[in-house]
Amino acid sequence: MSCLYYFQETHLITSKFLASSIQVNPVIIRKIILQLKAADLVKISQGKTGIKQMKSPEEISLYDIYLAVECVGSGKLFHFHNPNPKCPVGEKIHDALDGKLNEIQDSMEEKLKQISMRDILKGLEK
Amino acid sequence: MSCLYYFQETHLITSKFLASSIQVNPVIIRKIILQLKAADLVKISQGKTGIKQMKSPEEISLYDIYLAVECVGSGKLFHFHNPNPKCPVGEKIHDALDGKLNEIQDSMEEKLKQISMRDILKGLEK
DNA sequence: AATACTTGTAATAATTTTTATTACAGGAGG
DNA sequence: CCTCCTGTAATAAAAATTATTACAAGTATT
Repeated sequence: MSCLYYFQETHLITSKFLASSIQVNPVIIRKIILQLKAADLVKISQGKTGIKQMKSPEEISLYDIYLAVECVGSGKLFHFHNPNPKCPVGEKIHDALDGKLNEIQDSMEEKLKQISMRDILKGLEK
Repeated sequence: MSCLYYFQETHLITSKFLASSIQVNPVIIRKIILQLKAADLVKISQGKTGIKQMKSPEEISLYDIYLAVECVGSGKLFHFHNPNPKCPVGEKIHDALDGKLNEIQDSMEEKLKQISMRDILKGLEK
């Protein structure tokens, strides 16, 4: 996302271009770009057209990106084995923990909401 | 950890016992127990002696356990590829992001500190 | 319209991480 | 003394992640 803003005036931004900045395979980039597109964070079409951001840096928070790319699989920051339901602890541990774990995740996500792309871009400029 | 408190009066708690509750291999349990021991959260010795907790539930927070077991590898909640240092964005993206990511991690860890084993055990009792 | 380039996507392979399994020496309790 | 359990290593199996190859289809450029 930083590249999309940083290079928007100067380069044609393709998956290959991003791949070389991030040092990862272009196909991986394309898959992520598709997720960002589904969240209306980027605009993209086939052909020699380039990947472009959709919103101003002030309008995008890290939370938006985090949600878009599902960086925590299944939406849960914490996950653990299915314990033995025949064990009195195993049977109830989810009831006892899940609420707390959600609170913890929430507090992290709140912080994500407070940081915008603009904040990140500032760090790139100086 | 919940099992250690829950079964402390009624069972000899071994790695095998915990393994059957959690449904995971006993050797995995032993490795984690070693980490908890290094953090002085549990007491353990060889032989038919059982694994015991070291502190009262009020004295242990989820943060203590989280730190002990290094549930986030390398201590960082977020981690990403090493970007291309020849790219102006790749070169500076860590400077621009790491501070923010640490803030996010901190806010999560603060919440972990606020939840004690006692809070979890309450959820198991009812 | 032809060309050149890129995306979207699948299929497959390679790599890395995680978890499981086996084995056994050594300590502790009965 | 015997039995059971831990600590630990070594190895295997499984799962998750990332890389690679390939190609049809779409788009800008000439």
